[in-house]
Amino acid sequence: MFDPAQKSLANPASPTPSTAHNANVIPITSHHIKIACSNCNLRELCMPLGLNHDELDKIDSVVNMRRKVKKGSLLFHNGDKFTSLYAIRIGFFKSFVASEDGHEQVTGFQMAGEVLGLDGIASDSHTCNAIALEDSEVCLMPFDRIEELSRDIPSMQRHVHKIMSREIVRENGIMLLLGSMRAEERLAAFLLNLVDRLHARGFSQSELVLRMTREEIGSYLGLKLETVSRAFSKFADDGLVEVDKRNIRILRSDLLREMISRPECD
Amino acid sequence: MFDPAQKSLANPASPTPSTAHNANVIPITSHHIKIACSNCNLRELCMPLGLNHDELDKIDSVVNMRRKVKKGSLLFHNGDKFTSLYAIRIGFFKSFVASEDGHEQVTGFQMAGEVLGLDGIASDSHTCNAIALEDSEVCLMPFDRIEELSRDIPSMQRHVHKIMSREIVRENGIMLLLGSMRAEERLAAFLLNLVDRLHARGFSQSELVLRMTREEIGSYLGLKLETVSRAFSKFADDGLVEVDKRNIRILRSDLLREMISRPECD
DNA sequence: TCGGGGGTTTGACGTGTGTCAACATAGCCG
DNA sequence: CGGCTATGTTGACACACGTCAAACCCCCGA
Repeated sequence: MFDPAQKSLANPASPTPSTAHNANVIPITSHHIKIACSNCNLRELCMPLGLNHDELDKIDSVVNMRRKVKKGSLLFHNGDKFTSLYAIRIGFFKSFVASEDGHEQVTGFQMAGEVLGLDGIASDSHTCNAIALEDSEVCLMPFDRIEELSRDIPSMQRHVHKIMSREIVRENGIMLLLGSMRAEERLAAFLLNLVDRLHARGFSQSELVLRMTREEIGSYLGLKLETVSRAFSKFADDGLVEVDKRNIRILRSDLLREMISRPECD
Repeated sequence: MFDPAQKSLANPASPTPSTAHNANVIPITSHHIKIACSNCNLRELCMPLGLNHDELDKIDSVVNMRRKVKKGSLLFHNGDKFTSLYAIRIGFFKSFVASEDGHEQVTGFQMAGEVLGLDGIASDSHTCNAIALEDSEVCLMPFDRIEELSRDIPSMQRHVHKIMSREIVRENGIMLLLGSMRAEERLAAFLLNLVDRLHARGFSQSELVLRMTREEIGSYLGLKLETVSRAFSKFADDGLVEVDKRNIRILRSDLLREMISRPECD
């Protein structure tokens, strides 16, 4: 179930608000400041390296649209026709699936430089939902253009394959977490993963601001929000982290790392 | 009592060694009976449809090797260099990841017509393990050849993308299962999924032979083997299935289906 | 300024599943 | 044949986590 208030952000007029497909879409035209992959500072996270000038121009031509997504509104949801992948330029998303009974399972949190929408390729329509956790902006990459380009530029092709494979590997890791770790181990793994990814984007190695609620963390980790909250408190008591609402400072990443590699000493 | 619908899909088993990497690799040469994708009865599961004669010939040229994998031996494991995808021709596999402390998490069970090895693309080496649960045979598809062909044949390209996306969607479903379902719901989902896939391959809609142990099922479902065993017994008591060791007959698939769509009636 | 609601924390208690152990069965091999 | 090992079943009990409830904080809008 969605919070109706969140839905209305996406499309205030509609009673059954689906994603605001055409609102906030910004065509990239020449009279804008040139914003393109070739001079985007996320390029090395998002696009293949080692391209020549000609190839860079081609890639710029793929990313022909931007879209702003306000905090709380959907980028796409289950059932939407699949046409594009989305590269996050600014902001933070969660993606989730919903079971028939209404339960929501968060399947991932995505930040700048990461790609959303891979689930849609399989059946030409999306099977999960993506919602912005803060005001965000994504680059639209029409998938047929990506495929065209992949046929022309082998390194681009390989890159697309790697992005998809990386997602498969990531999910393997989550399965391991959900299948075998205990609550505190899960949270430790979660925090370390998050701070690593933020660090790769130039943020602190030890401080982070959570963009999601305890409930969303719990959904991702297969725990209830109270359990997440208790685990945070435990970490704080043990001096592993400082917790001030959503501001987290990691004090002993070594000990956190230890708890996920050796769940049960024997 | 049971008339096992599923005869072993392979030769009778014999006790097994470990990885036999170069043994049992069969080059496909002209003096063999012609065995190729174009006349493989798994083609519609495994390869794109609607190809013309020319394209079919090209695809046949990709699959240039076969490999027999004896029950209990590894097809690849964590750290192996990635060179090929593997299409299962005959047999049954489990794939799993291992955490640093030695815990094994089964990430999937694969049967004829399914593809193994997608995890290796991300980093050019495998991050999980695949082991045959019965005597099996796979087609080797060198990945650089697949990429070449994808550049030539758009429908092939799309097909490869769909296979990878399908795996992502599958894993999303497992995350939902691991994150929110209870033991019996998980087992119900597991059995229905298995029997569906077998049915798509021409087997019974209601009978199946499990190729894996209770422990392996448990690992996949995030449960202990005792819990799996109890859930089977419960299903049998309730008349939902007949259980005779690894022979399973589903009596009330309607009720099984109900329990996964409405975990908690309210 | 007050009031309300979403998010968070904490406590008390219940329960689903894990743990440990005993036993059964089947297959294999000396 | 007997003994071994791998696998599966079942019971008793423990405990990690879920559930329910109360209270707090902070933001925001009337």
